[in-house]
Amino acid sequence: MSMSETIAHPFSTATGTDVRVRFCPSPTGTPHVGLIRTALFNWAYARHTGGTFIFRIEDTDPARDTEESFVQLLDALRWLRLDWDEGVEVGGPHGPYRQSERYDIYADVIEKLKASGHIYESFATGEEIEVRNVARGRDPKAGYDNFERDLSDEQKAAFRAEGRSPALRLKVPDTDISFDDLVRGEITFPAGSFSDFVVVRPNGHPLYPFVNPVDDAMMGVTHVLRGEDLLSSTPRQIALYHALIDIGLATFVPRFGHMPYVMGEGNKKLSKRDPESNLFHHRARGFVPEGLVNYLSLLGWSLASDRDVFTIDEMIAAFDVVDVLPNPARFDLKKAESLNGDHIRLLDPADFAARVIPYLVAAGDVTEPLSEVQQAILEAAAPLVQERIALLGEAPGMLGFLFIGGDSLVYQPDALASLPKNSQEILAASTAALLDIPEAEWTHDRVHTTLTETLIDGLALKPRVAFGPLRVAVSGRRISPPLFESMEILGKAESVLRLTRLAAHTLE
RNA sequence: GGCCCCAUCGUUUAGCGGCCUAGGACGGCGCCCUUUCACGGCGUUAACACGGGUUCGAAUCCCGUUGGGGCUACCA
Repeated sequence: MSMSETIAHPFSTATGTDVRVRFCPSPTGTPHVGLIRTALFNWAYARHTGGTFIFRIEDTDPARDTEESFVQLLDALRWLRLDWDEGVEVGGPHGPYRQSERYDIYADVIEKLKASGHIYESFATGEEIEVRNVARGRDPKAGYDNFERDLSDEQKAAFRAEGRSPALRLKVPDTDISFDDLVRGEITFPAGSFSDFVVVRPNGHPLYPFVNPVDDAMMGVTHVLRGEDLLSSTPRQIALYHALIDIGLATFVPRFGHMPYVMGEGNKKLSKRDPESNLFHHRARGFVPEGLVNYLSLLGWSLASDRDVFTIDEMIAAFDVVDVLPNPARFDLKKAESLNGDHIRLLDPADFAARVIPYLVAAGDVTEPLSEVQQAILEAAAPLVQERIALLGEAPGMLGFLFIGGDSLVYQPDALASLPKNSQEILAASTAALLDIPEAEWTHDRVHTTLTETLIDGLALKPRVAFGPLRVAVSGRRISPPLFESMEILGKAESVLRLTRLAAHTLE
């Protein structure tokens, strides 16, 4: 664009508390991790600069938008603790924040743009445009060629007489349009590579390329940080902004920053149909918000060259959009889970125990509210698994045996298969030895010492062989929390009962 | 077809002209710790897509090629 146009239509210069960013999803389907990453970067930039984070809903597609999806979006941001300063549910000076409630505003803007000559009536259908392109020797898909810019009143009347009603198109400048993308640098779209586009349907329904910039303008958005898929529509949006500035509805064009895609397997964008794209799938499996946010932030950004695990506050302190990488990143579940495990380890033990409860409930191990006994078991056992799991969803499998009576314990097939030939001997010797421990001295240390003396020293067994059957007897599994600690939690009577039960079971 | 974007180990990322015989993390592999599985510790594996420039010097700057991806809707 020319220098004079740049001066007439300046870009935002906001850098500090005057920064205003927004997250404006359309409520279709379940929140996608890529979408949430975009929300996170917007939020982090607002918090870093001390600016404002706006949460707007773009529900102008009645065919696809659902209230359920809207509720999920709220749920998603709240779960991840991405709070917003203005927007749905909290209000603000530029409301309403659902586009479906802003049609009066759009109608007003449309009238002004019409009056100023920035938008005009277009009667051509898609097929007619293609035919026209073919006739002129252009590619059929070359797009609209702006030929109705100067339709006479007579021509318009003739179309109306045919029963046609016009869409409204924005007149885009016949110049190159450039902008300095925050993550990609200078980008120029040559004149002619974008054409006059429809902003309002013949039925009066305003479209996304129109309402999105209009709302951004009216809400004073200074930085548009969004997905790379919108990069190509940026010149059209800037053209609209120029029109809005011309009619006094805006004073600046926002800066743009286009986030790279989040990829799935192969070289494809992570599909909405892939469960890994579903934020709530990860929550259900036991990601903690701290872990998932940390991982998501690593998709296109990094805190330091030698640190991957960090808190949200550390991210806020360091985050700047200009440091975001332009190349797409693959969602790597393994890495995400590892990081989640790190964050689980960072949790205060009581906090961890509390977070495990919903997963125990979901697995049917306990029901809320927990009994005093269950609460006590949880508090004693939680630290045992906090050190060894990556997902909260692994907890029920590790802890379930503690919440049931030994008589209803189910032995896993692979656990039974692992039993050595001399299991009976081991179980009998252990039972006898444990029976000798006074009730009051039943601690994991005491149990450990007693069993070591009996089995390792007494029967000359390898620990691996000696303790395997006991683990199966106590937990029903080959893998469990530490054995002696588990027996301490279970108590003497219950532990002994489980040993004799397995002995009886394997005798059959 | 046109326009736009992207390109460092398998993955993610450090690198913003000399500190790079390219660093971290996840994954893989091996060892140690150990009552199982983990956790933790140690070690190891493995990358600058290619070709031209610019420069005393390029992973870093420029151009091209190749390979990916996106847009090209009266969806958002």
